[in-house]
Amino acid sequence: MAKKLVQDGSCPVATTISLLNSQWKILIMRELLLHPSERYSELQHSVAGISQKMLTQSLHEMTADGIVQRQVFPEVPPHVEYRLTELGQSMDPILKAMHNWGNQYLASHPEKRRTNKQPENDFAQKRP
Amino acid sequence: MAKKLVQDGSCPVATTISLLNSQWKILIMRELLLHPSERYSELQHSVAGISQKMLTQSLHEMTADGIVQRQVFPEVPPHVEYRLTELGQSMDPILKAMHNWGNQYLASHPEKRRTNKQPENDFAQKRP
DNA sequence: CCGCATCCTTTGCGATACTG
DNA sequence: CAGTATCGCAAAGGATGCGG
Repeated sequence: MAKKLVQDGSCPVATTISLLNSQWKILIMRELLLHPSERYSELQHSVAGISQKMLTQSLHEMTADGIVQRQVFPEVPPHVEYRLTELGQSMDPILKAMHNWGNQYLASHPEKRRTNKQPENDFAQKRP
Repeated sequence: MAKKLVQDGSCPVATTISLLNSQWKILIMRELLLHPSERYSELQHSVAGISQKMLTQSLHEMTADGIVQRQVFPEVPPHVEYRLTELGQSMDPILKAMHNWGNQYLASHPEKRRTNKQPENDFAQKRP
């Protein structure tokens, strides 16, 4: 489970933060909203910069929180897929809001952009 | 300024996270959306559980990021007020999305609620 | 009233090595 | 492939005391 906050549990915003309490979880969500189902190793590559420790830990907590679902295929070699539960998918508006805001921000503050490539890997558009 | 993320700066979601990278900043924003202007000491009481170190630090970073504006009244005793800039206010949809999701979550998972008081201090409704 | 500086404990998290 | 286990540093953050 995600760590509890100091904050009052009856505040809806604090409740939401307590489940999305790290950058990695949000980025994993973003990835799983783009690709409905992804394997462990795929996530490790698509969520740039994440270590397997943080990936494993985040997936554990998100699973315990009912945001993510783990599916094991009884094969050799092992095959595990992760997908968002309905609860997880219901967070889409939050991610969309973040995406929209970030886009506007980058548009009006081009100097904050760390790369000058085209905005590939865009959240709102599916990739090939 | 907020600490930079490992993640690619061209991702809008990662950009947003890099500015809202702690629970405290989000809760401060929530407070300043409820009350357009608040003093340091008011924030310290309204954002339950925050230490002055974290409050000061968060306000500094948010000011440097252009999310929050600091206004000093040249009086004795000192009087300082903080308010959201336009940029900060434009994050309202993100907070709203978090609020809505948290509300639905608490409605369907009443056992997650840590208090059984009425949901006072609600984000969407102004207080007296 | 509004902070800043310092100390000190706790936590986060990467690196690395090892298993089913 | 998909993890687990352990170590060790670095950052986060609380407590306390001082200063404009």
